[in-house]
Amino acid sequence: MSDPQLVLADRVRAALAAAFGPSFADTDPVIRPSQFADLQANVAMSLVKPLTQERGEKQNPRRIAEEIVARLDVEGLVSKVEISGPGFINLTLADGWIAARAQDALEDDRLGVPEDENPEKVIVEYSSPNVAKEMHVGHLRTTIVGDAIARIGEFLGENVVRDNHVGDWGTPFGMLIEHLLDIGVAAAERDDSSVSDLTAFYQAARQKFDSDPEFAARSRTRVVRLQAGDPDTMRLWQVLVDVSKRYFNHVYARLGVTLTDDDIKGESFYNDLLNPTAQELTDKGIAEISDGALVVFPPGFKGREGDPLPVIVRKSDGGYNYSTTDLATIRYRSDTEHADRVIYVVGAPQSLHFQMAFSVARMAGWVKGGMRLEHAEIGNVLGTDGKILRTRAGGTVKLAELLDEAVERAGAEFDKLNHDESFDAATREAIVEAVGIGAVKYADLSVARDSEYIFDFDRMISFKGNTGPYLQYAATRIRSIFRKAGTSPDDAHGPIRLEDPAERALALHLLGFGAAVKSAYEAAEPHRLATFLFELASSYTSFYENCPVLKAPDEATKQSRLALCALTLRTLVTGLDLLGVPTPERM
RNA sequence: GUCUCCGUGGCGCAGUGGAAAGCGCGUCGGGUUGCGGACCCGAAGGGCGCAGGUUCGAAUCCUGCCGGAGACGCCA
Repeated sequence: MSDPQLVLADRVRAALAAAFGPSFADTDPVIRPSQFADLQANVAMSLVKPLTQERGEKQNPRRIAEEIVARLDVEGLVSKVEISGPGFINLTLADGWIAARAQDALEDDRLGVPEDENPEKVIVEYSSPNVAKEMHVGHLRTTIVGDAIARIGEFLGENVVRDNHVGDWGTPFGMLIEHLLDIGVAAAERDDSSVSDLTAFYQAARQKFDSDPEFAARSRTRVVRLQAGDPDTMRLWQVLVDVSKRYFNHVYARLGVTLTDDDIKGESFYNDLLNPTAQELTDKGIAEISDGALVVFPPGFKGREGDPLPVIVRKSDGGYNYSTTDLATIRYRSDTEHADRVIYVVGAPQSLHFQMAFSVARMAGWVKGGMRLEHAEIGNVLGTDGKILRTRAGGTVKLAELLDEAVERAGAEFDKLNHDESFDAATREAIVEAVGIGAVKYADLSVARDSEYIFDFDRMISFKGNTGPYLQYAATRIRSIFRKAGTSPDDAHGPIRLEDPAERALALHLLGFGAAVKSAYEAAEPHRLATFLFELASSYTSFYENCPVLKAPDEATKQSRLALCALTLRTLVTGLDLLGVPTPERM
């Protein structure tokens, strides 16, 4: 184990048990980084009350801290222990221990981060675009954040199932299929622009539906035939799905998102499970008829007039809706997939919907054992005016166009820079693509996923500050050192020695990688990892300024510094990869 | 109306119980032509929407209020 916080937590807990008895072995020792030392244990103050009660006389927190320190075994691990203030225990790690752990990480393919010994099966539902609709900025965040969560979970050894809950079913397909028939199936199969321009296709269908009663009637009939599985209708439906899949995959490839066709389990997948789901809710006496619809009233949810709020399982016309699908999905993930954890990476506005759906699932007994259902809420993307991001014309911003602009702007910034080499057109294009896409992704991943965030090209494509390009640059600059040294990072073995404070600070920071990854996974918050990487880059910069590598005073120092460079590089590249951000070799 | 989320230096954001609230951008003043200046050092600037409360300790928890966003049966 190389994470200082965890190692010290174990030692302090042992000291607590030794000093106050075994019942204190599970107390949280509250170990955290501090400005007064590397780490601080803040448990003494909170023990005043329980110990006073146990011992029958008023306890003093500083005295308690002394008792803990007296039993604390940190030989070789901590070089200095100090009690200050009301009872803070300040811990300074031994340089030798830090160096040894950094050395361990350097020699380890996994950078000292262990895999979970008891992997959990986690389903990450994300992206979830709609068939026959263009992907827009709203999908950007759910796709990127979800992908990062999946990658991070996988790195930690969890059994990750990616689940793209594509909107490929329901009422709109009546009008879409009828419109497809009107313009001709052949055109779609040729991937004709009349279909591949999905926004135009959808809007045309919508407009006819709203203005042409005959078309609307046909559409409704078509929905019924679709849900009944009529073969001809299914074939037409499949045409639409296929066109959309090609389009999704194109976007995913460009974004570097790991989703494939195998990860698609759209709403249609659950069609056959809707009846049994409704039936089970009825059989269990949970669902009831209200205003002609089959509904469940989960306790604690109130509507506009303070009346109970229902989850509609079956509409009064007999049709099913998205609530039914989501319930069927939970049931399936529990009974058939045996998931331990399901993370729904979906927009924050659907919060109430998920709370109610989860609640109904619990009533039905579908949430078994320790199964966790989590809505990882995604905040809206705003324009620089603070309102929902729109085009100048007021329409939704298409993802493809947004990415084009990002890459174009990245190119302009790139050309302004002072490169120490020239690039041919193809190389430049590849770098600029990585920078532009990386900038957009990192901008999204570096803020808390549930906060709304302002989409600002100028900010995200900047090469300074907490941006993707800054981190990419930090990595290429390290690579440049190895090129100049004529060696590879893989050949850097140290040994690592820590003499300069900047070396020590960098090494200590590197040891926090595992904790950052784990915390990002536990909370399903990739920005925690992003923050770690940015701080690592800052720490490296300080090292870079203070500690010459190639012109190090002696050979041993040079080897040590090359090793620190190598470990930093691998940590940055691995971390950025977990976020799905590419790192070009040069830029 | 009810519920949820949010309100942190000029701007954009971290921090969700521990000492004096951090970071980036921007501003001002220095330095540095470097192992890629896409840099470094320093300064000004907030006491965390407001008012109470809990706690040894609150930006973090609770209550109320103000302001913003969103959601609130048969769309997803």
